[in-house]
Amino acid sequence: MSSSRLPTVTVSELGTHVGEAVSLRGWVYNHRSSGKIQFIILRDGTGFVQGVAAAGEAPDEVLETARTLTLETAVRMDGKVRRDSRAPGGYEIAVTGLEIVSRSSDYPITLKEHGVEFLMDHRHLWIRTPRQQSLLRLRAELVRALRDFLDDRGFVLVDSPILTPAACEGTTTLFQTDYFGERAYLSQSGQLYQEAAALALGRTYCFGPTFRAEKSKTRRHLIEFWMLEPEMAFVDLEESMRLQEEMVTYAVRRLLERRADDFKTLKRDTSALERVKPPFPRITYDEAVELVNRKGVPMEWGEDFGAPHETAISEEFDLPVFVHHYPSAVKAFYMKPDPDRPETCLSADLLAPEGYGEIIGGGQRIDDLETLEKRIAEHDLPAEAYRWYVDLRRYGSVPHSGFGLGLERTLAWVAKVDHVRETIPFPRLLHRIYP
RNA sequence: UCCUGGCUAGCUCAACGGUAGAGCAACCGGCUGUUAACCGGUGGGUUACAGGUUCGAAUCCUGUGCCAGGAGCCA
Repeated sequence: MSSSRLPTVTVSELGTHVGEAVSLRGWVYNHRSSGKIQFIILRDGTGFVQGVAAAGEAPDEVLETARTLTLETAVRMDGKVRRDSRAPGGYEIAVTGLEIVSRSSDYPITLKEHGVEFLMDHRHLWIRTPRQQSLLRLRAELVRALRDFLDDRGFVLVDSPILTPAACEGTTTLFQTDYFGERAYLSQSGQLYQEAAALALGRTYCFGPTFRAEKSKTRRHLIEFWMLEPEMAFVDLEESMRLQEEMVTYAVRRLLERRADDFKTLKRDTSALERVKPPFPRITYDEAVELVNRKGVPMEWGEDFGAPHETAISEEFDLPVFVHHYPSAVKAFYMKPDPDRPETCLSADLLAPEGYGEIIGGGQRIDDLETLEKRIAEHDLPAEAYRWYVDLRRYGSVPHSGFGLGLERTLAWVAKVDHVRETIPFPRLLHRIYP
């Protein structure tokens, strides 16, 4: 890639090169011809820019080469940068040189509309479109913001294993694999290991993929999804909730500040996001049950919320809302019972606005040895596999809390996309593992 | 696993018991400011698959497969 002697720049840098001759590298997003004038929309990953090749202006060999362009042909395009209000993006290139790096023919994804199945079968190409690029950039920035928030507050990244010897929570279905003749499972949560980490380092977190072999098939479900799981020693439920609302607020701010263009591409009205700031509304499970019954989505005390209940609750607020003090029976075995009301536990879920469902689940953990052993027995969990976990209550146990944030659901809410499959590069869905 | 809807050209769809079509894409031609450009032309089909009803089935019936979004479960 050294045929041009002009400085190579990216589309995102064009604003600082107005009037200069530059060289761009990228792919043809679209090509239009009006006979003696041709327009080449080039994309390079940082943005889109229009190249113009007009008869009498551009060299004849450029006009010849441009005539043969097809969608997604890779090119090097040289030319002078100029401002032009007619051009998408505000700048255009008066093309003086055009070199084919590699031709593309019969590119499947045209500029017309496509169906879900077709796009999912071509996910490896779908991610080249502006909307999908924006979502991937937002995802990357969201991860960076969440990690910066925790790193800045003394949290240590401690990676939990992905291959595990036993169910973490013992409830959901796990993917089983062979570990040199032993049974092993793909992790459904890194939390238990974070509890060990937090008792070593104080405040820790893990961030990685988790796997649920459930036959869930809705716009909120992925088989493989990414979860951020902080865990904190000497921290109770209340303090954990405060950290959660600060973290979510920080992340939303960062996206608004740094990725405004992507929200524009997605046509996301950001006014709802501007309002996000602590404190988030909090209601108890008891209040939530009363609320949904009043709203005509009936349920009994003691049941867990279904998706319609979560939507009914979140509709009442224009911020994410905490629902806390769930009945112990609907939560994981390690949730600490409320000393004042032992049939409920010190747990809290954060429900996103606009019907996106639960984006955080968390709580204070059982720190008492006898209670934990009793719970493990009640849940018919294999005691041997949890021996190390129980050990944590044997050697210097302290009150501790943590939570798990689902990255894709959080992004689906922030970006306001209607299905989590667009918030992860290559989604693993029920009966879909290609590409 | 269950419920509901769908499957017709490369893509998005129409035709709803009587000769399978359109737009886009591809190919050929035209156009000096296009914005998913536009205009003219050409090629393109085992109507998901297997049976059945009928003089005649893309269309009606049965079964199978696949896709979608919802339930349950969850982040």
